[in-house]
Amino acid sequence: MKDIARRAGVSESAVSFALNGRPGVSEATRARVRRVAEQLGWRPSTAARALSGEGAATVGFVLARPADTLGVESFFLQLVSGIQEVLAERHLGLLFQVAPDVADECAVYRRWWAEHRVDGVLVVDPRADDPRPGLLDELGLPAVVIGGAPDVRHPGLSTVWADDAGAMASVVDELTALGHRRIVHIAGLPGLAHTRRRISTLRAEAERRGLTGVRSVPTDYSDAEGAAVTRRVLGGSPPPTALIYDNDVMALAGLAAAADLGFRVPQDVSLVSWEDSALCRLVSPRLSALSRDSAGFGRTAARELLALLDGAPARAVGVPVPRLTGRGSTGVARPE
Amino acid sequence: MKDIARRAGVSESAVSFALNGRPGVSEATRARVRRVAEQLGWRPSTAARALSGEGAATVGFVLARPADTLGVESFFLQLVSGIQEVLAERHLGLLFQVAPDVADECAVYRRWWAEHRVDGVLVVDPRADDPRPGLLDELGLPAVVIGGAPDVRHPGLSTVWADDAGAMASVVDELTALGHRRIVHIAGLPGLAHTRRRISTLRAEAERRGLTGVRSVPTDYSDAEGAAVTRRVLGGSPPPTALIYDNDVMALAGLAAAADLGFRVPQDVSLVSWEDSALCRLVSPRLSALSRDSAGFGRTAARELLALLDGAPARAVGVPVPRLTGRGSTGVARPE
DNA sequence: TGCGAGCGCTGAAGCGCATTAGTGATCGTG
DNA sequence: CACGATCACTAATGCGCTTCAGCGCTCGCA
Repeated sequence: MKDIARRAGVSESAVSFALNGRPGVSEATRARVRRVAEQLGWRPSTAARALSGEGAATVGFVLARPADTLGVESFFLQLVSGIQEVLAERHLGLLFQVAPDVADECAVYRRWWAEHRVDGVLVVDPRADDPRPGLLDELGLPAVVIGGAPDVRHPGLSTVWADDAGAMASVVDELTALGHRRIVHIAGLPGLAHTRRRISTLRAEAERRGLTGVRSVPTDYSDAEGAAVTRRVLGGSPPPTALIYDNDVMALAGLAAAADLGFRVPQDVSLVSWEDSALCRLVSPRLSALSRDSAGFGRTAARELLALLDGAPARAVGVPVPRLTGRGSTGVARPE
Repeated sequence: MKDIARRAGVSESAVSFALNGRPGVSEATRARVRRVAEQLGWRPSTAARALSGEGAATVGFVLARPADTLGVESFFLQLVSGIQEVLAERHLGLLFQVAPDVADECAVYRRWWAEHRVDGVLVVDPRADDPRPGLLDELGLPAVVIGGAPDVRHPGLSTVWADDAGAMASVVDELTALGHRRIVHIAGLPGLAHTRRRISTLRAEAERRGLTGVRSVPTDYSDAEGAAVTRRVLGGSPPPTALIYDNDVMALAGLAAAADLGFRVPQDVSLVSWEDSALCRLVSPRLSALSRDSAGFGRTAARELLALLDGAPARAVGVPVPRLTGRGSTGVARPE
């Protein structure tokens, strides 16, 4: 900036005014300064900016998953890609961190806050009794919870959420319309909020319809558990005629397990994956799956965070209900 | 820090010395200052640190891929997870960015450099005629190229590389031992350096053995192209008896395509995936695949970057040659 | 006993930017 | 024509930290 000031023949402060669009300099000077700055390839030092109270121009994102289950889901990279798309418009950086569990994640937030490293954070995988909203509220760190239900206890946090309940209800609708009455939901981690929402909605829908052979079995999202649970429930008597998997990897594992047991898909059993991806289209039969716009989800979340940083009040916004893309793995229930 | 100084009854400079392990204060004072700092939960402001010449305590990572092919590979999240493991030891942050292409990636590096946002970067997917090493050399930004061959033209950059040539040779060894003589390599993006290494090694191995029905077909890594190329080459006459896919997604797509055409695996055609993942174990038959330690790759790269930041000279280090895990998709070639 | 060396510490400057108070010139108005 | 108001700009201060140049003190040694 000193260089720019010298070359443009003005003071440093004038340069600051000019480049930040603040009043206090003539349009002619502003243009001249801008030109010189461009010539010199000047970019403000984020460190200096941050130090003089402008914030770190950075947003934080922590993924708390055990390392070995990290790669299996395409969801997160898509989400991050959507987030970036929005952040890039303002030249905000994304500080990314993987942590082994939520306790460590909280430690990361504390550290980032103490170090003034981020202006806000995006929180994923909200769970029951989640310590994170309380912590972030306490620290006063602007945050958007991705995938949580609106949380009345922490009005400082925004929420971007998908209507899992509505989606589950529509899946049950479709399956019962096909004649299915015994449905098993191979769920994800029981601690996650959306897992709970799906489980309780399924139970409610079953009660409403008087279905008794309907239940949820929580897992750790891994292919191993997906296959194991599939084998167990299909070995029961009578076996379910439809299975709903909380992610694509388990659905694939379940498909293989069903085939091993001699179940034909979809003649003997229908399969639904609660996550669409290339995988679902790569196996035979192709898997019917709930499609959602993960990148769009990320964009929405990022926009909410920007709004929060601009001083807008926190709020909860919904994203479109995921829709079931029917493929080859769902069909009419076999008559008893 | 002012608070700490006051409470400990010393000057700010003494606090700085004490907390940074620098000489100039007695051990007693140092301990006292440390205690007070801990009580207050003090953490240095990265902005201030960066401003006074200590660097940004941040490392950059850009992923230049079109958004839609982002999620398909588990490799990157695993890699990042390994990187973080090492960076976390020093409390270094990871600034993550996805970019549509290499030109944009270069722009990101320039911006980061101008803004003093990062101390160094990790570069993935090196390609032929890559502008990035030159740029980073010119900017003087410490960098580690992940997956590149050692680059003599840019001695300022470190390289962490896997021996694709050796791996390809060993795969060809195994396949020819099974009697395969017509092998098609469904390769990845032709611009990537490791794709070229694999292609040229395959050609050399074929020549060495006098095999004429061996070739590589570059693709964009997508399931669509993987399936299309599989259909095309299996429709040829005589068709190949073994296919090598440069990633797991294409291998899966190829498996489905082969089944569609009535080819049995492995009786009619053997399949090898150059990327192991849960997917390879989820299909039937299970895919034989080259396993590598992606997280370990990331750890090695991160350690090289730390060394570079500590002033060590750049160097090239190799990671273990990926090994072929034989599963159900490879078998003896069908006698003609 | 006197002097230099070294120790433990303090004060001040500076990193690059934003901001506030202040300055001189120009303008409009009575 | 004189006055306050406005405009275009400058000088100075501070953000939180590191660092460098002292500064007084004690200690060892001649």
